[in-house]
Amino acid sequence: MKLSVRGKYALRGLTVLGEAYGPEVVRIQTISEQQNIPKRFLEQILFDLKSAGIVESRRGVAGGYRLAAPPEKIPLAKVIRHLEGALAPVGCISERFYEKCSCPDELQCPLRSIMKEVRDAIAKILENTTVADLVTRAALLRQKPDRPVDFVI
Amino acid sequence: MKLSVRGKYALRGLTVLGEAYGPEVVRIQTISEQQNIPKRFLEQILFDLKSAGIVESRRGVAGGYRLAAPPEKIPLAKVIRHLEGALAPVGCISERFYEKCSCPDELQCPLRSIMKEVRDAIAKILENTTVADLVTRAALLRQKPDRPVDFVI
DNA sequence: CAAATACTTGATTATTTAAGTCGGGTTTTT
DNA sequence: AAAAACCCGACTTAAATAATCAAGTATTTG
Repeated sequence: MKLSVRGKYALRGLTVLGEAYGPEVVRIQTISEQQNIPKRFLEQILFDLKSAGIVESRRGVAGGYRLAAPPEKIPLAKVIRHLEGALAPVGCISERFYEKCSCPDELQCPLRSIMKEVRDAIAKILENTTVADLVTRAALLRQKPDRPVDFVI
Repeated sequence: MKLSVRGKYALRGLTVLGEAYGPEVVRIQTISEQQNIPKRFLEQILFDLKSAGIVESRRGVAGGYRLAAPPEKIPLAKVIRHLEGALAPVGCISERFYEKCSCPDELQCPLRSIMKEVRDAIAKILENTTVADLVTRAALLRQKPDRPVDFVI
């Protein structure tokens, strides 16, 4: 599961929408500026998320986007699956995005068996983490940022 | 961490070498036939693994490849990192393959924080699984194959 | 009602990555 | 000396990524 730039933009956009969750709508431009995302590209991404039923929109001069459900009802796995496809590192273990492998016998493939464990570990986290968690974590980090990696003496 | 076809070929090849581990060497052609991998492509991959010190080779008419260390000393993480780069789903949390992100402040990015958890879960499995485990698991599966996914009534 | 604003939709493009392929070179054995 | 097998770099083709562009449609407000 490698997250593309597109996927990162989507999740960062959803975090902004999660923070502003309510009846009101947020403009693409606002998100774009706040998160440093090319506006035209974000436009495309949000429209895509709308087709997945993750966000909804209002057109016209007071238009914008908002979450289609409360933030705690939107697991990251749902977003990522829609945008990137399988969570699994190899297609031959994905249930939703299965792809045949070239190996002699899938049912006896030891690699497949290991990768299934990896898939399950990834899914466990991403199914249980929601946009609400992104919002919470953002608030925490605002008070107590992650320390940089290179603090080595 | 999406595993490319190249990466899958590598791990499947290493499984064969793991099963044959000993002083003797295995020909590319043998692996290629046994695992249904394009020979020319496998050649390239094994040569690459050699440069990483994971396998060693013997040239000439009785030539071939063998593991450069006992199978239980070769963690899958090492192989995958060499071939595919970061295990992490996003570059901004990788220690070995760090890449800057476009977000306003990495130290306050909630997405980064979640993805670090995913990375750790993946790494935990792949650091602790070795070529020897692939061999063991292959033997097990030979007696008791994974049942197919579509056994639904 | 008109103009401005903001989402809608499809098309286009440039760059990069993936998956192989090709050709010839070098080493070792028989 | 000839055959087998690894060595090594360059090349090719197809697909995916990361955008950008150009109009079009809906909605609000002066």
